[in-house]
Amino acid sequence: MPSHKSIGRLSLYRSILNRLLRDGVNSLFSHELASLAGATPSQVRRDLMVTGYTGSPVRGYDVRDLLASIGRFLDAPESEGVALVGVGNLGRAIMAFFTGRRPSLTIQAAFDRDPYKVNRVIHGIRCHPMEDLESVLVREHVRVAIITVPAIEAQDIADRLCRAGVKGILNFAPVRLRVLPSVFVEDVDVTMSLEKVAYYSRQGNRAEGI
Amino acid sequence: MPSHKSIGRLSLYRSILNRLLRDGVNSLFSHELASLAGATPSQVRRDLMVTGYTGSPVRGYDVRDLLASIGRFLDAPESEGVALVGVGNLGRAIMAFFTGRRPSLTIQAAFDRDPYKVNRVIHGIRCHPMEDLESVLVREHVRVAIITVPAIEAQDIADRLCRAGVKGILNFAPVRLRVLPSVFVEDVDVTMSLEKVAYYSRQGNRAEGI
DNA sequence: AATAACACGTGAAAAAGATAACAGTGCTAC
DNA sequence: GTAGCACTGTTATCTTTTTCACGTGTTATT
Ligand SMILES: NC(=O)c1ccc[n+]([C@@H]2O[C@H](COP(=O)([O-])OP(=O)(O)OC[C@H]3O[C@@H](n4cnc5c(N)ncnc54)[C@H](O)[C@@H]3O)[C@@H](O)[C@H]2O)c1
Ligand SMILES: NC(=O)c1ccc[n+]([C@@H]2O[C@H](COP(=O)([O-])OP(=O)(O)OC[C@H]3O[C@@H](n4cnc5c(N)ncnc54)[C@H](O)[C@@H]3O)[C@@H](O)[C@H]2O)c1
Repeated sequence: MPSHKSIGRLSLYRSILNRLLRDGVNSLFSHELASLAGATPSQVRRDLMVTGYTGSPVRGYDVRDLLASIGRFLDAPESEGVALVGVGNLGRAIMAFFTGRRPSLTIQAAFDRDPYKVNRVIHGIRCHPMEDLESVLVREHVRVAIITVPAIEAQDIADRLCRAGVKGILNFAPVRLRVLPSVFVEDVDVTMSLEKVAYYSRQGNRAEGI
Repeated sequence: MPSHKSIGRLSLYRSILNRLLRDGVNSLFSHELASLAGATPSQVRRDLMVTGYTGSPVRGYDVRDLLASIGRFLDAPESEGVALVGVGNLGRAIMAFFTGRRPSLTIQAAFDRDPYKVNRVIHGIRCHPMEDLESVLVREHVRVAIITVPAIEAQDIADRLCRAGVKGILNFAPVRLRVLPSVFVEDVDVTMSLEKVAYYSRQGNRAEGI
């Protein structure tokens, strides 16, 4: 049972390793990955333990094998669909960002209540009307959703998503969602992050870990 | 010296308190704030300790006073300007989001290298050419910046920002920036967050704290 | 008036997380 | 061939963060 931070770092390692692989790097040591990730070598080794992959003291970690191992650990057995609710400024930016990126995690359907957006295809993703939310999610077995609607609407949307079987929500609206304990919610609060940056920019303090 | 998490929660409390104030709530108890923030009452009380504000066991916390106290603790003495580099999909969404929001922390200048964006005013914010970066930042005493350029460009931008006197960076590009220890960097990694959600959605695990 | 109830602030205990330490291993170089 | 080296996996230690628990003061109630 690895910690939440550890899971986050594994995802970070993967993105670093993917870039290294594109650059022709075939193997590396824990201290090299640590340096790229802003972590310590021990931390890297400890994180990688949970994936079951074991490197060689001589050659270090094989980038390809390690990527595969992280993938087996982090990803669903088969590729997973994600729904996004709220095709506004932020929602569209995220849709643009994720198109043709990670094959194992793709935004499969978008939803909005604005009739000007409904039934359009935006960044390759079909925008459905809100009344189709439950049916589309159930039909496509969507278990992960992104909320980018205004804060006031977010709780209602979360309730509907949960009723439709969603088990994980990435929430950009600045409210804490109330959901069943079996549903995982991760909040991305940009205002909070910016205020934190402003605070520490004044304290002359070092950046925090990952 | 409060923890990083604690600073984040103070910002969250503030946003909750602001909303409560608009709804006509004048005072509350630690357990009420805790419940809204997804924290425990002890944690709330402990976090608030650092601001120096002390509530009454009878009436709880006065929302207005508490807001003022958090503000004194978190905010700069006078309102602070923020720069944003990379007026793309995400950059524009963030610019739209922050216009007319927090008076103490406003995006004052944007920068992009695309000539179609330069010298336009977007969401009320002037987009400057990259060659003016240093001069504008120094002139306007900007100490906090947001990076929303492609990953490959982010390190260069960070270097220039630091040279121009920036002390805190909110970084949306999926790379770890190398900066002097005196500069604070906060990363927002959407891919990582989404992968985390996907992972825990499969584990039937409870959401993490804040 | 005495007492129960309640929430605050805060020191102490517990839990979580990060770092350091160390034994084991295979290569290199004498 | 074997001493030295550089790395791994993993356990042990240390640090940070969260939770508990209790003394205090105030109001309501008997
Ligand atoms: N834009 C940003 O950079 C940014 C940053 C941080 C947080 N956020 C948060 O993300 C959310 C969206 O921000 P935005 O800037 O994209 O806002 P926006 O107004 O541009 O977009 C909101 C979208 O949600 C749709 N919507 C509203 N209510 C709905 C409902 N009940 N059902 C379905 N769709 C609905 C609207 O039609 C619109 O398309 C907000 O909660 C905001 O606070 C945005
Ligand atoms: N869009 C999202 O939802 C999203 C989510 C997470 C992370 N990100 C990250 O945010 C960054 C921006 O994403 P985006 O979707 O807005 O990309 P984008 O391509 O839409 O925007 C990038 C902008 O940066 C400008 N730019 C590029 N190089 C520059 C330079 N050297 N100097 C100044 N300006 C420069 C471009 O002209 C463009 O306007 C990327 O690093 C991306 O990985 C985006």
